Amino acid sequence: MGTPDFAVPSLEKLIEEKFDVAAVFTQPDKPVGRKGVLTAPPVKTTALRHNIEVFQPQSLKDDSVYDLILSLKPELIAVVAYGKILPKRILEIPPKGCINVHGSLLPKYRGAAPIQRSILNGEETTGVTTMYMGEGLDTGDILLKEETPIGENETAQELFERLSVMGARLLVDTIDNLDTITVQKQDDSLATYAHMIDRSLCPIDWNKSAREIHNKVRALSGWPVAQTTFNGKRLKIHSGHIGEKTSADAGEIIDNNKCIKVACGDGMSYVIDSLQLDGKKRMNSDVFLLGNNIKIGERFC
RNA sequence: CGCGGAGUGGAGCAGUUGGUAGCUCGUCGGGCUCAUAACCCGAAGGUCGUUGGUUCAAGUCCAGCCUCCGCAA
Repeated sequence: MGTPDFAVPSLEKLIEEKFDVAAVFTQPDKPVGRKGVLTAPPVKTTALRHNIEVFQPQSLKDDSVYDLILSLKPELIAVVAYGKILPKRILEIPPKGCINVHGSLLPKYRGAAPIQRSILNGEETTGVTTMYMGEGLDTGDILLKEETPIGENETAQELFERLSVMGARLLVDTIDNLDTITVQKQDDSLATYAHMIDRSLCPIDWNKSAREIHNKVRALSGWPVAQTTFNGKRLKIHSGHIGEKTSADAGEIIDNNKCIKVACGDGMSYVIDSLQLDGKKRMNSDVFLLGNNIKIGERFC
C-alpha cells in the first residue's frame, strides 16, 4: 500500500526481489492541474506496468474492503506513504504484520511531513525507519533504522528521492530479516510531530537569518515553494545558498551581476540560484537577469 | 465554460497612439592581453504560437484554436 513517488522505489524493489505482490492499494485517482484531469497516483502507474492488480478504495472501513484483503491472504502488508489510516482489524489480517516505512528517525518527526520538517528545522541528519504499524500514528515498534546526513544545500525534493530509495532497501532488508530483528519500543518522550506542510509557510521573512531562509527554501522546494514579493508580483524562490556578510537592510538586493543576492536579517546575504516570477517559468537567476532589470537597492518584501 | 499571466532571432525580455523589428546574453569571425568567464570591433540568425478578419498597411486592433505558467481546487 502506498501512493506518491516516495513509495514507488519500495514497490519496485519488492517486485525486483521477487516478492509475490498479491495486490497494490493506493489512493483513488484525483483531478490534477488547471483542467482537473483525473490522474493516477505514481504507485498505481508503477503497479499496472508490472501487471499487478490495483485497488483504490475510498475508505478502508467498509466490510467489503476488509473481506477483499482477507481473501488476498496476505502474509505481510507493506505500507509506504499510503495516506490512509488502516483500521485495527485490517492490521491484524497478515500473520507477519503490517510494516511501514517512514521518512525520519522515529520517534522524531512522526506524522505527515517528516522530510520537509526536518529540513525546515535545520536538522543535520535524518533517515528512514521501518516499524510495525499500531493504532497510533507512527507510534509502532521500530524494526530497523538507517541514518543519513542532510546536505548543506540539499532540498526536500532531493532528500525525498534519496530517502525513498533508502526506504526501499530498508524495507526489503527488514522483511528478509524479520525473524531475527529485535523490535524496539519507541520512546514517546522523545517524539515530535511533523505537521502537514501548506501554503501559509511560503512567504519569506527577510528579517530572519539567512540560515532560516535557506532552510525554508530547501524544505518547501517542489511544493509549495518559498516565495517573496517583487514589484507587486509573486516571486518563487526555488533554490539558493547562503552568501556572505553584508550591512544592507533586510530584503535589499545587494548584487545583480549574474546572480541575485539579498540581505537577510542577521547581516548575512542569501544568493538566489533559481526562481520563478508569477506566470513565468522557472529559471536560473542569471537567465532571469537578462530580461528583468533588477537594480541594486531595490527590495523584496 | 473557476480566476489571471504569457507565447517576438539559441536563451531571457522590450516593442509606445497600427507604418520596412530592438535590448541583454549566447553563437561565429577578428582584435587586445602572459591569460581570461574581462574588454574592443564586426557578422550571422526572426513566416513576431496558429487560423481567419478589419485596414493602403498589423508584432501592434477583432474573433476562434493550440501550447506554457501562476492562483484556486
